Amino acid sequence: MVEHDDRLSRVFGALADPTRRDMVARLAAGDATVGELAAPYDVSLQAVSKHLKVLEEAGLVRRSRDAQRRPVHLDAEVFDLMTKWIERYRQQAEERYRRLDQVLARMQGQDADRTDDPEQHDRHEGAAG
Amino acid sequence: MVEHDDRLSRVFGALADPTRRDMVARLAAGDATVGELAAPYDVSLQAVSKHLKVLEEAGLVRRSRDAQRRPVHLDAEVFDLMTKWIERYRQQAEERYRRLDQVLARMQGQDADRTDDPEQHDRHEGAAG
DNA sequence: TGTTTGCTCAACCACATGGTTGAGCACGAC
DNA sequence: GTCGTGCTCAACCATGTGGTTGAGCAAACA
Repeated sequence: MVEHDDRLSRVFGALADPTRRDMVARLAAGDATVGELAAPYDVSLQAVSKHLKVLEEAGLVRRSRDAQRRPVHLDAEVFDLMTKWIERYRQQAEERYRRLDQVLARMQGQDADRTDDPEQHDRHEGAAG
Repeated sequence: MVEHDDRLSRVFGALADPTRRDMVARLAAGDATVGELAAPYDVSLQAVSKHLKVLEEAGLVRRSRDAQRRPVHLDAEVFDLMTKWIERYRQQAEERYRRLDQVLARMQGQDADRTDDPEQHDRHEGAAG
């Protein structure tokens, strides 16, 4: 994972771990302390604390104070960052599928036996149908 | 990143690298060969080939054949998987904000000096406008 | 046939990551 | 003040990851 220079890398990297995604899921239902978050797992409190640090540095959670406790709070705004990134390229790719589909349809109508590489789009035909 | 047992971990992990996100961006504009994808970067072809393997195992791209070339094709469907995961917890968290906001509003109306932990939601007050 | 092109596989290296344990800090309780 | 609780920091270890180079394969080209 190199050095995680940018925000998006940190966010994706943080969410690449099932335990951390699990914690995000739990935090979506309500704030929790480190101990509460650690309870379901068979790992040390220190390990959980490390996971939370990763999530915090990615901007996914914030940690406050309540006496000796450190309540963890989900900060759902970063999700927007990911969604925007994903949507951008998905739409771009889907638009490209549509154009390719039209071109292919024209080619088949005009000269069917010239399509020497039909595998390039057959998955799309299945999905489009 | 432990062992990447599930699909979602592989997808997030694949996208946690800026170079790989860059490749996805480029592939959204159209298929490309390994050499074409490697061109903008100051790394070996083998390194790029490894990146593509990661993307392929995450289900983000597919590699076909064209003589000695290996055209890479973006498979945008996995994006749905991520979007669904993100949306689920974002909505859950935002719903929670709304409820908390109502509770806080009631508390302040009834007994303002009993709010012993206002920091828990002050960021939300700013976002809610 | 031998050569070049485009790419993958294997081995290796440096460093990041996730886990551990031990120490220690900041509180609240006594 | 002393103790217990909740948590973090530091050191360490095993494994994973991204990079390298060298070898080698498949197809086009000569």
